[in-house]
Amino acid sequence: MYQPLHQFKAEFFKALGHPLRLVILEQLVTGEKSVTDLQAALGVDQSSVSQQLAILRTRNIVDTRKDGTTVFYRLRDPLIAELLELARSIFNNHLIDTQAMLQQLATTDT
Amino acid sequence: MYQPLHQFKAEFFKALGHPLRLVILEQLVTGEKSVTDLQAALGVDQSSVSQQLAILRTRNIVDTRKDGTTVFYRLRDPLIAELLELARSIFNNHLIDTQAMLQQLATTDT
DNA sequence: ATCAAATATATAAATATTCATATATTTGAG
DNA sequence: CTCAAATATATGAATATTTATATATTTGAT
Repeated sequence: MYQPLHQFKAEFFKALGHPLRLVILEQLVTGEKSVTDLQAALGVDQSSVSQQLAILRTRNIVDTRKDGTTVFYRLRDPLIAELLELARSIFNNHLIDTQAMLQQLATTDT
Repeated sequence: MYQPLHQFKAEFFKALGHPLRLVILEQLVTGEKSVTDLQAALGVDQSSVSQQLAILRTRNIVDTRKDGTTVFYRLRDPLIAELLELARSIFNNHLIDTQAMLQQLATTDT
């Protein structure tokens, strides 16, 4: 239906298009983390974290390393951190301009 | 349910997560285009283009300029072009590693 | 005022995603 | 071999997105 490459790129962005997955990736920007680490840091249950990690794995956005019974996740490519940082710049520049959004930003960290 | 900022960022990436919307954005990287321009360049019907443009507008990813009866669309922020370019680098680096994908790339342009 | 061109919106069926809950799997310790 | 810890997967109902088709709206020309 569409060119496979565009389909593929779309899948990549779709994988980033989820709040919990974004938070997970932000955690991974600072280095590899186990599922338990993420679960604790984000305050969500194990199953939800694993579910979203599975999606990031499928899309080749994260990589895993297994040590005993714990699995460590990391960004597959440091450029993904850059991408997230660039996205942050875009938000800061232009995209957030409704009053409601500004208000949210005033009380929330980036 | 989630922090509004993360929700907002997710919406941004979700908006990029669609093949036709990506192709539209790639067109806009080279400068502003009317709906008719896009329609012709992409070979899709008017309604589909407008529908997808509406989504990009809603998410503040594109901006419009009206001249008579034609509407010109452009990227809202040049950083969006950078983001797409960075995404391309990521694909070229790592993300495309299945045999099927390499095969597709060999016969398709980026 | 009417018409045609350009663009936008409405609708709804098909499809995909989300999210909570339950259950499996894998691994090392004892 | 059994158990518990850590992680993954299955399931399905609720919700959201996609996509095709039809219809509106807006604008400038005549």
